Parts: sequence; structure tokens; C-alpha cells
Amino acid sequence: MAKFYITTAIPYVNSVPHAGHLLEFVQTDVIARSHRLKGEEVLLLSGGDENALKNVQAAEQAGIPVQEFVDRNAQLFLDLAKNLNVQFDVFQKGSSPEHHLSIQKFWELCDKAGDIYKKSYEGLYCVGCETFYTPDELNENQECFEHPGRKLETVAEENYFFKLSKYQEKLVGLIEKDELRIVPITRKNEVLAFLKNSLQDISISRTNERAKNWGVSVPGDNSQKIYVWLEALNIYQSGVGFGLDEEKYKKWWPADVHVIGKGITRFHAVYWPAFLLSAGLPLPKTLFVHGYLTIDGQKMSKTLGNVIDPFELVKKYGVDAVRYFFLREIPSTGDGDFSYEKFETRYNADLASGLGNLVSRVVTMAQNSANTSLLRSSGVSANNLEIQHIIESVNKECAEALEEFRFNEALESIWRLIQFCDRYIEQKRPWEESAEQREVIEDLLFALSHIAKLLQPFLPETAEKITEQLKEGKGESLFPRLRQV
RNA sequence: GCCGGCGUAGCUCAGUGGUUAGAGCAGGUUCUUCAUAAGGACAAGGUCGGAAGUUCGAUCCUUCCCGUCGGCACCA
Repeated sequence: MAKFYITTAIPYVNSVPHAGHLLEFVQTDVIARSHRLKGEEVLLLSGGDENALKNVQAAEQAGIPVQEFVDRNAQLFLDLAKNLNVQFDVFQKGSSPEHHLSIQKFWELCDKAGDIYKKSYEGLYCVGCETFYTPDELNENQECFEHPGRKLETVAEENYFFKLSKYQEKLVGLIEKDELRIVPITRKNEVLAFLKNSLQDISISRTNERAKNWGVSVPGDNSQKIYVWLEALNIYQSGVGFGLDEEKYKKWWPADVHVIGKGITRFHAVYWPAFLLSAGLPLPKTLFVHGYLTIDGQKMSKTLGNVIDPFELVKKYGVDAVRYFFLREIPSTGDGDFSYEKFETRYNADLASGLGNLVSRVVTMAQNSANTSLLRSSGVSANNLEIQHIIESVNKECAEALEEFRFNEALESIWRLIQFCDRYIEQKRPWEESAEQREVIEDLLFALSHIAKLLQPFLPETAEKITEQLKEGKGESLFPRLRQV
């Protein structure tokens, strides 16, 4: 049996989940489910980026021990997945002892390859933020935006560096040939453009002091912690047993797809494959990069107060309505906008009046008609050739769109079938007795069973409900109409 | 500043070097009642960002301009 290993990005647990995580979790879940339905053995991994300095700072602010703080927040991400019907098979925490062991082994492999060396790093350091800044990150007074009026200090620090430059050409080749496939193409081009400049080596450790003694120690040097990017990316490996359970690791690695947001493209398209090349390990096959969400046309921000609580959204509208909106309205590889108005408009038009109403009318007609039985809904093909053809073409379009992660197009395609059914009903008037009444209703039931099947990866709960109504007769409305705001 | 994407009906977007530029949603008229005041049909709606150029002919090619979004390394 073929295996399929897919990951979400590792959420940064310094704060609570927002609508962006919702989008990514749902997209990842659709890919995972579609492969499960193809009969592949699938592993979906997520995890918590728990070793970053900002977690320590956020915990300090909250007045909670760091471990407790990251545990508490990580749990919220797990809860969100559960609420969304997203099935994580592994949730690998960055603070787990297994992961610590795993990343140290990874480090040692890179070190053996001769790619790690010590060098003094000098930069502008803000004591308030406890981080280094580059000149272009500063305001006109050469101060950081968080702490205006406070002078930055020039601080020199000895760190370990990774020979990124060594892998430049190799990476260009791999990406150009799609051996490391980057979707969409605009992201691929950006990465290639970046790789055409001369690459600098990157620092991959922090002093204990600067890391606030939180994180994973550098093997053989207890005075330094492994820089979070190297460390956090390895969650993709440690979660499937790298350095811990060779058999498991061999079974799952490399990842088939990493799903990420556009802001972390470089880490995944350049640093991560370079680390893996250095360690002599296989590279992930595909990076799928999604865009960012805006809310009412504006950036999500706490100060604007436009942050959408994904838990509330699910509670208010139901899990599949939420999944539907984010998959259908947000272009999968571009930026998209959320607003309650858009949400409710789409809900009423597509889910209530479209899908829900169609199921309702067809099931009722089947029950009212003396000539048909619901149980006869599962034919091998439709009586009507036109229906047969449209089902086949929607099947094909859907599969192709899924292959390239164009979820919005896949759903659009399914909705063409829904619309076709509505027209067909109007044209054939199967609520009236006629010679062809029975065949028409059977075809509609057949089409519905296909719609349910096609919806499985996207709206799993709804797909199941439709299948159930096709067997058991009419149940409650799938998507009760909302009164518009 | 440099590089790249985008700018098409009220909204979201598709599209092609050549007769009347498309879809969905919203709005309009109308038909229908199996259905969640749902569904169908029809009509309306665009100087395809602006200017110049190439061409027999450009929304689609070139240049410039305007607007907008993104990339330009240690911030995850």
C-alpha cells in the first residue's frame, strides 16, 4: 500500500489559534482525506514550535512557567483541529524529550558532513526585545519599533553557523526540475530569484543567555541552544521517528507534502532542504504554499481587534459550513478575505439554497413517489446519458484540481453538478407521475450519491449525512437558511 | 530603489491576436411548487486601469504612467 505523509506548518504557540490556522488545517486535512480515500496509508502531522524565545517572553508576561504556557497553548491547536474534523495522526511537541534527542542526532549528521562551524556574529541588539535587528528593521532613529527611545547595543556573540552557501547550486537544480516541487509557481520563482543571489551562511545556535536557557542544547556544547528554525523544522522528522525509531522513519520519510504559509517559504524551500542534503537524508517532495487571510479587507491584527476566533465560528455555523467557506471562497494559493457578510452570503447561496435544498427536494420526491425506493439509489450508472457524462466530467475535474491543491475549483466543479440537477428537475418535473418518473428520480438519487462521494474530503460530515438520508429518508436540513445580517 | 504578480459587469473572478468579452453572487422581470420564501427561464449590466505604439485588426503583444499586492536572508 502506498504511503502518504503530509504536514501542516508547525504552529508557533506563543498565542492562540486564529483564522489563518483554521485555513491551513482544513486545507491539509482535505489533501490527507483525499489520499486516504484513494486507499493510501496516510499520516498527517502537526506539532508545536515551542522552543522559540518568544514563547519564553510570552510566558513571562503571562506569569506562567514556560512549559505550562506552551502546553496550554498547544492544547488549543489540538482542540481546534478536533473542532474542524481535522485528523492529526501525530502532534509532535517541540519540548518533548524524544524531539530533543532527534534534533541532536540531526545536528550531529550535519556536523559530520563538515557543514557546521563557529563564528562570531555581531549585530544590533535590543535589550527590550532580546533580539538582534538588521538596519532595515529599525525606525529612522535606528531604534526598534517596540522600544523607541532606547538605544540599540552592538553585541558580538559566538555562534555556530551552517554552510548554506555550499548547497546553493544543488538547490537551484532540484527546484528547477521540480524534484522539490513548489506550488504555486509564483513562490517557486521567488525562491529561485532568492537563490540566484549569493547565499550567506546562517547562524544555527544562540547562547544560553540569549535563549533564556530554553530550548535544545547543542551537542557537545552546553553553552548554546539550537536555533529554533533548524530545531523546529526537524519536528517533521522527529514526529515520524527520526533518530528514535528507524523502522517508522523509513516507512514515512520523506514527507510527500509540507503545507505552509507564504511567510515561511524560505525556511522550507531553502534552509530545510539544505539541512537535509547536509545530513544525507531524502528531501520532501512538495511544498504547498498558501496565502494570508484578511478580515474585512484588513490585515488581521490584535490592535485592530478584527481577529476571528475560529472556535466561535465553528460553534455558530457548524464545522462543514466553516470548512466550505475557507475552501471555496479563499483561492488556495492566494490571499483571501473573510467577512461575516461574505460568509453568510455564501452559506445561503451555496449550502442552504444549493446543496441542502437539492438533497431535501430529491429525497422528498423519492419518498412521495410510489414507483421508487430510496434503496435503489445506488446504481452503477445513470439512465440518462447526459447525467452520466456530467458526473464523469466532474469526477475528472475534481481529481485534477485536488492534485494541484485547487480546492476552490474542485468545489466549483461539484456545484456545477448540483446546478445541473436543479435544472434537470425543472425540466423533467418528476414530482408528477409519468412514464419516466421513476428513471428520473433514480438518476437524481444516483447523482446525489456521487455528490456525497465527491464531497467526502471537503465536507466529511455532510457527505455522511447525505448518504444517510439516501438510505433512511429525509432527516433534518443539512444547512438551515440563515437570515441575512 | 530593484524584481515580479495583479488591475475585466455592483461584488468575487474566468478568458482569447480577429465575428455580438464569459461564469457565480447580488439586483430586475417572469414561470413553477417536489424543495430550506428554495428552483428554472429571460433580460439588464463592462470605452476589459490610463496613454502611446506594433498590426489589416488588441482586452489579450511592446513601452511608459497610475493604482494595488508580494519578494529583495536570520522576524517567526
